[in-house]
Amino acid sequence: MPKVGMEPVRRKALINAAISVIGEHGSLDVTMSEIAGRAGVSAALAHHYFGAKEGLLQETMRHILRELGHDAANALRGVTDPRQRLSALVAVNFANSQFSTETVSAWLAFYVEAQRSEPMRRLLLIYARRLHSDLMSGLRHLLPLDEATRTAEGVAALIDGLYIRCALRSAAPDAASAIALVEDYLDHKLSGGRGG
Amino acid sequence: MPKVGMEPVRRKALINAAISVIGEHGSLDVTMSEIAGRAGVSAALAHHYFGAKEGLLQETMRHILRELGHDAANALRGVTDPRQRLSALVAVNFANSQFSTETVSAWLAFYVEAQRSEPMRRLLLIYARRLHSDLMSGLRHLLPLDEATRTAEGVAALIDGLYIRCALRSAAPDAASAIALVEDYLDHKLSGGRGG
Amino acid sequence: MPKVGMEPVRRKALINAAISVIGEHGSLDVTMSEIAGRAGVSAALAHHYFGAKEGLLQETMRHILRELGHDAANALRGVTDPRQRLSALVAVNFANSQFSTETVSAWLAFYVEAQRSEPMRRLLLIYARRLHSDLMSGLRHLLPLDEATRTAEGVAALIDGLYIRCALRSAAPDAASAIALVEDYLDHKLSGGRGG
Amino acid sequence: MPKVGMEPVRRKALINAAISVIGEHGSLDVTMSEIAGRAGVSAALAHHYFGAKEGLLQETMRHILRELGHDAANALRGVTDPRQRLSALVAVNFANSQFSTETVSAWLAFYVEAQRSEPMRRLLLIYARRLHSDLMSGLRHLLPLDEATRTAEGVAALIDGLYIRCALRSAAPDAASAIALVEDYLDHKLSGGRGG
DNA sequence: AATGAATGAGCCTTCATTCAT
DNA sequence: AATGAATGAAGGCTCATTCAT
Repeated sequence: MPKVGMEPVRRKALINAAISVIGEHGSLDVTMSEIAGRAGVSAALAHHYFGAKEGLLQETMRHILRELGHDAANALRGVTDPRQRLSALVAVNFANSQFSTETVSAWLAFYVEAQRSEPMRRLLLIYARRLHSDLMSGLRHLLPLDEATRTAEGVAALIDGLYIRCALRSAAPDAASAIALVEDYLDHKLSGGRGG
Repeated sequence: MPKVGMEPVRRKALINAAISVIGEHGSLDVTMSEIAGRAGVSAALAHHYFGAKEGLLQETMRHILRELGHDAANALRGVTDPRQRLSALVAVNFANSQFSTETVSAWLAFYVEAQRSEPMRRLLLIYARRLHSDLMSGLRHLLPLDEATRTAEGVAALIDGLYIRCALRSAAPDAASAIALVEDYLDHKLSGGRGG
Repeated sequence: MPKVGMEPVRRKALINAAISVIGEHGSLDVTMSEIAGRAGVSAALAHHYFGAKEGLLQETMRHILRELGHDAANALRGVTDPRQRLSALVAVNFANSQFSTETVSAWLAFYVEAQRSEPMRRLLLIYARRLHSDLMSGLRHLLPLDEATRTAEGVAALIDGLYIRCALRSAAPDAASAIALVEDYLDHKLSGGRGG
Repeated sequence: MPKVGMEPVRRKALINAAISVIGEHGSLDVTMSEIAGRAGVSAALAHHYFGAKEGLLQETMRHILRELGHDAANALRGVTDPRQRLSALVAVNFANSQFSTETVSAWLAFYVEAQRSEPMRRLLLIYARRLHSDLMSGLRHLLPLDEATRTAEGVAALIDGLYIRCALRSAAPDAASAIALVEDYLDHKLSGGRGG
């Protein structure tokens, strides 16, 4: 029973279904039929709204990144203390909504796809740049510029690394210890502790 | 004209071809035909030797990990100073043979596959455990046990994170700065620098 | 805001759109959506008015033939001299409106369809019979009956052949030389030139 | 039960099947499955040998034209009298093997396709040029050059026109009267009969 | 009068896999 | 030892068509 104005509803449903299916499979090697079925519509409709599988996947990635962006913006809103901004960012990245087995799986799958698909790569680069600039918004007030840059890179790599390793475990990801690890890294860098 | 004793030759050729093709594609979504063609044999022969695609891919992963294992063992051989063992390990992981765009791509692809394939996951876990124990062989003499464990996890995550981020860049991976980042992390942790 | 009395307007628009789209594509392998889009309406409306794709295509063919019929009738109106009637008919068939790349393409496409669709075949037969009788209206006064019949067949074949060959050229069809060729044929036949 | 050396056998079988199926359908709108089925093989095999549907269709067209070319060459072999060469050519074009309902249907279908597919157009142009030059090989000794050229065009158009009209009839094509018509045209042109 | 929503059916194409040689 | 031959299964995509609004 067709109703008008269904487009946004279907698009959202299909994107959510895509995240879900991709998360379960742990890869983008999923069928349009399965995604559409999960969303309760026909595969043809998915093509109708997204043109092709690639379109749906890109929109899905875009959605995930947009969500993460919003979460980060919310977490930073009103937080002026540089150190607290850093903690807020770390916390957001390991919040339950992002650091679930499913999302992490989807995340990884998109990383792989980015190596083949230019649009995907561009999406991921945008995310990476925003994370970097968000981190710098705190670090630049706490460290000399070049040191701040290096630290931002370290934190970003640490986060990604913890994500990727989480995907290996069968157990649910442990956000708390992941956060502790990154915070510990930050503490060391900010305490001026002299290393090598 | 078939020759006897070709089996090991063909197996190696096919595995190398697989690494090459997977690295170029940036994913395991490659065809048996392409791999076989790269190895200069028919797809049927690949099946003959590996039973199925999955078998070839697993053998390929096993091969990559074994190589990495050998490299690490060689690097550690005769190095007794704990701090130097750590540096040797870090250096090995970012050696040219491992930290090329192609290998990193293949690596990532296998990570993704590990989420679906139990045998793949097992292979990656073995690698992760060995890296951990290698790191601990140095860290346990420099830090209290629990702190050493956390540091090992941090280093491992950092390495994986740097790998994954390298896959995003179009430029060739910069081993030197990657090593510097990890060394810096180690220095901080080992200097007893008080963080939070 | 739907208006009353739109039916004939829509039908005409859709038929014109069909001719245009078919002509561009050079075949009947066009989609209802494209035709409807060209006409500025939805595909559903095209179905509403024509029942199915086949209906629209038949109506389109009918329209083309009717136009050609009217053109011929107009051209013959008031022309009583048999020879001049023949020239008028030839001229009409290669008039700009009929002998354009687009129309010729559509024409050919319908010819092909006629081999599968009985209604299409019937439409084309009606056209063929009218052309024959029109030709005979001139020829019967200039030649013995059986010779007139053969000549009519020759002229008709010549016209169709020139159409079909025009479709192969990339250049715009050359009406003048096509007309000259047919006229030359008629001249020879009518001059009593002894052949075999 | 696979045997070696089947490729040429299968290719021929598939091309013959394509002609047959296209002839029956009267258009190129046939499925690979149907063609393959008619040839007694799977659709996958057709793709294996021809790459894609387009490849099979082009090879099929090429085959038809090559056959026609051979027939013409054979018919002309040893015939030196210009007028007899013309008759031989006309006869070949309406020989049973070419002027059957099926072949004519396929022929027409390819004509239509030529308007969309550049390779197809090229194939048809080659055929058209050869027919022209064959005709000229006779006509140039019987008529002034420009008149010979026009006559060649007329004959070619007449042949194509008779083909296309044959496709409309339900009855089997009447080669005899088609030949008579073209011969009559030639006789008139060659007798120097003054027309207009 | 008109359309967006929705789908089923069907086609092309790919690919891992098997088999006889 | 090695391969060409062959296929089944599956997926992406298109499109005519229907339906409720």
